[in-house]
Amino acid sequence: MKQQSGPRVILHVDMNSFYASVEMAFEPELRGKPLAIAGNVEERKGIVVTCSYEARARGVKTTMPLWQAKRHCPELIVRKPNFDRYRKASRAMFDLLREFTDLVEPVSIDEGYMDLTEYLKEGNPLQVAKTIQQRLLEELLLPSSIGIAPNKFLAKMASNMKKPLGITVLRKRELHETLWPLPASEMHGVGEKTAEKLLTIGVKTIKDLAEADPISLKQLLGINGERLKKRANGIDSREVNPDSINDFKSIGNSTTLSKDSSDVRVLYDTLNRLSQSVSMRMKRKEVLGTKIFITIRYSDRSTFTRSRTVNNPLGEKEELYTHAKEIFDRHWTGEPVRLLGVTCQDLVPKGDAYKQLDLFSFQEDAKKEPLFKTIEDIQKKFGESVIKRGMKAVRLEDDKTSGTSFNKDFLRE
DNA sequence: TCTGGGGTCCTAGGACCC
DNA sequence: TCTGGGGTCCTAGGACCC
Repeated sequence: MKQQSGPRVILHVDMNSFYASVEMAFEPELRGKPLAIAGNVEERKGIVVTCSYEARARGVKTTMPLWQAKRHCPELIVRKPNFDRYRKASRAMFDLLREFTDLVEPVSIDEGYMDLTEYLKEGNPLQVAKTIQQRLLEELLLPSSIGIAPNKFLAKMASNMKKPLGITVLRKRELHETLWPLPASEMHGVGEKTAEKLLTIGVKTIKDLAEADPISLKQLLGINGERLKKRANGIDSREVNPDSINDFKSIGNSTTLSKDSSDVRVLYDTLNRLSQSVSMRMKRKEVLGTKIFITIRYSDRSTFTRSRTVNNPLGEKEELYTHAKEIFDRHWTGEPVRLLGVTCQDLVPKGDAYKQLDLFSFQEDAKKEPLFKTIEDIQKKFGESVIKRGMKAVRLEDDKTSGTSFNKDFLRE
């Protein structure tokens, strides 16, 4: 862990109505018009994912069903999402940010943090933010809002304060007049449920939260309560981590059926297609996983997830489908299904998975002569993180062999 | 005739081991 | 014969975000 020294300068760059702006960048005739990006109405996916500010001005909002949006704005132009375009634009955007510093942490396709502390030394943060914003607009035709603050949380809150094309500086000593008057529900990390809970202890504004009694806060929200209180007081020590994008934890796909179905052929076929696309994405990222989840949502929108842990990491479509289908068979109530999902979790790089096999295969040899006498020997050979996974791999062969006893066998203790 | 799809993190109970 | 507490894994579910 790097030592923090002195105040940091953190930027949060947030693209304005990203999908809609990208479409406008690609198709100039869309500019200045009310535009919504939405799925297919016929397939019940006609939900506004993003919309231009012209559409917002007429009352169109994100997640609004399309028919409702059109009632607000009959001349609304609707486009289906074009993810290739968005990914391309996103890459260009982050490349531009990285011209200023390597310390760029993407948090989603259209927003990211920058740590400009080193880059700035002498410079003026506001000036740099203006340059960034202007270049994003001129070179990529994409509008953004930027927050400048001493930490991630405040930068995030700041970027949200002026949209579109705003730049907001949030200084710690000014929090009582900038941040505190806002309703607690405006805080990043406070959603509907948390806001409701907070009201029960009389917390309405961020100021209330900042001053709330720690004990009741912890009772109400667990460790999240402590964290929110800290944030409300402008405290957040998370570093900008450019690599966080690479340690993703799960890969999944889900889909809402064009109509609710209890036809097993339809449902199996859907699971099969989902398994296929999850497997493809896993291969592209060169990972395998040991937990398979399925999601079932019924007509009344009640949603269940069911999972299974397997001993050796997998990623082939057939493997995923076999497990997904078995889990589904075991848990499906037979009622009509609205949505199905397949997700793989506990991902390991393919390279590590091979190592597991190596460790596994050494077991045979170990019976003749111990290859490793101590944990340290194994760690030297495979790295610290591999030990646990190696034990798991052995469990695969004999379900009754626990990790611990394997360890003893292996080490001939 | 409403409410998509991609994720992350946290909690909580039971099993199991030491 | 009875007892405790800590730690980890597994599963399910909730909340939140973009």
